[in-house]
Parts: sequence; structure tokens; C-alpha cells
Amino acid sequence: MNPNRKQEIINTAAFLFKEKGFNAVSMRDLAGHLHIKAASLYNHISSKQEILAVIVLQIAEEFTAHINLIYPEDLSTTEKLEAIIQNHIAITLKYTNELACMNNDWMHLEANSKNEYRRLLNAYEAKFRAILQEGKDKGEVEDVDLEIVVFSFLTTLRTLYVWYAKKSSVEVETLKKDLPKALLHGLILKDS
Amino acid sequence: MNPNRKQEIINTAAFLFKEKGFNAVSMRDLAGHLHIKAASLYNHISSKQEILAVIVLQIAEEFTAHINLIYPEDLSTTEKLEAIIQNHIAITLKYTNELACMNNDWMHLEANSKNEYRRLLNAYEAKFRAILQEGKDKGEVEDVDLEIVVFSFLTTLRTLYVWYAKKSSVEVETLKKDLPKALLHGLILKDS
DNA sequence: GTCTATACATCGATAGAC
DNA sequence: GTCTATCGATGTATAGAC
Repeated sequence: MNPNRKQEIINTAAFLFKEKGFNAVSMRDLAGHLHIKAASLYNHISSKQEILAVIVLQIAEEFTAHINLIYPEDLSTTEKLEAIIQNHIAITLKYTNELACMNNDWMHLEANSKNEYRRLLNAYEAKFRAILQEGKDKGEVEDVDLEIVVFSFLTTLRTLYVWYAKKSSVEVETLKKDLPKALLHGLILKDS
Repeated sequence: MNPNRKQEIINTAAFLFKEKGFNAVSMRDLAGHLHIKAASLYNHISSKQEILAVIVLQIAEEFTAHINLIYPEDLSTTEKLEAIIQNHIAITLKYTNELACMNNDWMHLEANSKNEYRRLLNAYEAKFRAILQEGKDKGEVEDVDLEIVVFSFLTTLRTLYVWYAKKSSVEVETLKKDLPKALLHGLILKDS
């Protein structure tokens, strides 16, 4: 019942799920990393499914909260997109394991949690799409297919934890500076 | 021993692995979709691991073959990158299930196959990086961090099957036209 | 080439002692 | 709150009949 212990279990689970995938981590594995027996886990959590749901939905809700904050602000499209990029970087640094787990294992949520996750995901994409559409209407955004930009932008941002896994803190500063550049302005010089 | 039957098993497995993930598909599931019993599968394949290795390495080798072809050609950086993008789109259309499986389940390969996969992946990224470096040297490419561009570019291309899952053939034509635009030239107009 | 039958490991989860 | 012991389901894979 100790909430600290519960959080400890969830953090360890997130690490293991990232490393091996949800289905490849047994309750015995997880317990072993905490130096207890599998049966003892059930004093703190009700099921393996519950652990996954907490990990995934916690992160998904944090993303939703941030875009709901940014969306109505009086900022240019570039500024809004920059804020979203910086938020993805910040969450990637803080919740690397949970993010990997969300991306790879949300499909293993049971029905109710999976629906809730999908709802949050769709809401996030809708707000993101609306920001881009606004940019197009205001003439700030190039004439490219909106769905393609939404897809390529969000795919890159969602998968930042892969990049982060192999990098140093110096390189994180480069990421904060150059990722917006690469995503927003492309990489081919206009006059070539 | 019938090679057609073996291919049929592998194709069905790729579909199921994409839908549910490697570990969530049992040999009984797989057999059921082929209207036979699990034991009968072993007349055609030696293990579940073998199926995964065939699926993943087949695709990985196809990507490697293509970049080895493009790399030494006498083309501009833009042309080479366009060729790579079009190849990713083509493979996504032809091998959607296998591609999803490669991305999500390569971690479940056994040691030897996993090492081979990593070798192919690293070789691909190295060639891709070299093409970008060449573009920078020739002044065709913006001054952005190379690793960040390699990452965001390849992440998007690798994950195209997610986009394709929900789209029509009309939209595929838009993808072929606008994905290079979005990736190479960005989305923010220069004068805004 | 597919079947039935089954071996044997491991899974998530529970009961009840301490 | 952790333990031992264990249940019942399910996993991959094999043996041998047809």
C-alpha cells in the first residue's frame, strides 16, 4: 500500500518494458529487479495490466495538457510549433522509459485503457493539425499536404527517445537548437 | 517442405505480428489462421524464431541493396535523397506487414539474427549519413546537425507503414509528391 | 502434410503463514 | 509487506499414427 513502493515498481517496470517489451517481461522478472518475490508485487498493484495503463496514460495526459495550453495562445505558428518541439524534448529527457513504453506497448492495453489512450492521441493530433491549418490560413506555412506534415512531424517527435538513448548532454543542447531548424525549415538550401 | 506453404505461413505470421506483436501471437493462433493445427507448422518451419528472422532480414537486406545502388551514382544530394524516399514508399506499399514487424519486433530476434539486423541497420545509416555529408561538403545542404537530420529523416521513412494503414491510393500519389517536399524543404515559408 | 496426444516450461495471479 | 506454495491457463515444440 506504500505509494512510494508502488511508484518504484512502476518505474522499474517502465525500464524493463522499454528494454524487452511488455509481453517479454514477467512479473517474476520485475520482482527480481526489486529484490522481492512476484507475489509481493500484488500488495502494491492489482495486475500487470494496471502497471502498463498507469505508465501509458500518465504520459499521454501530460502531452494533452501541454497542447491544450499552447493551442489558444496568441503566438505565431512557428512559435507554437517550437513550443511543442521543446515540450517533446523535455518529456523525452524526463520520461524516457515511459515514452518508449507508450509508443511500443500501448497496443497491449486492455480495452478500456486502450480506448482512453486512443482518445487522447486523437485529440492531440487534432489540435496539432488545427495549429498547422491556422498557419496555412495565415500564409505562414508552405503549400504541402497537411496530413503528411502531421505524420512526419509527430513521428519524429514521438521517437526522440531512440535518439536520446545514445547521446550526451552536450548533444541535447544541439537537439534543442537544430531539431526545430530541421523540422521547420528543411535541409536543402533554397538556391541549390 | 512445400516452399509455397512456407511462404504462406510467413506472410500470415507477418500480418499477425504487425497486428498484435511477436510475443502476443501464439503458434496456435498462427496455425488457426491457416486452418491447420500448431504441430503441422513444424513441417515447414523449424521454430517461431525462424519465421521472425526471415521476415526481418529479408526487408533489411532489400533496403541495404537499394542504398548500395544509389550511393555511388552520379546524382545531386537532392536526387539521391528523393530516390531513397521513393524506395521507402515503394517497400512500404509492397511489404507493409513485414516492415511493421521489422520495426516493432526486431528486438525479439535471437542473438545471431539480431546482430545481423544491427549490422545491416548500421550500414544503412552510415551510407545515408555519407550522402548527407557529401551534400554539406558540396554546399547543397543547410548547416544543421547531421545526426539530427539522419534521425528525423529515417524515423519518418521507417514508420511510413503507420501512415499507409489508414490511406487510399489517391493519397499515396500525394505522399510521393509531398513527402520529399516536406522532408527536404520544411514547412515554414522563408519570408514569414 | 496434417493430425492427436502430450511433454515440459513459464505465465499471471491467489491463499495463507509469518 | 514479504514470503512459500500452488492453481490453472497457456506457451513452444516433439513423437508417432495416418
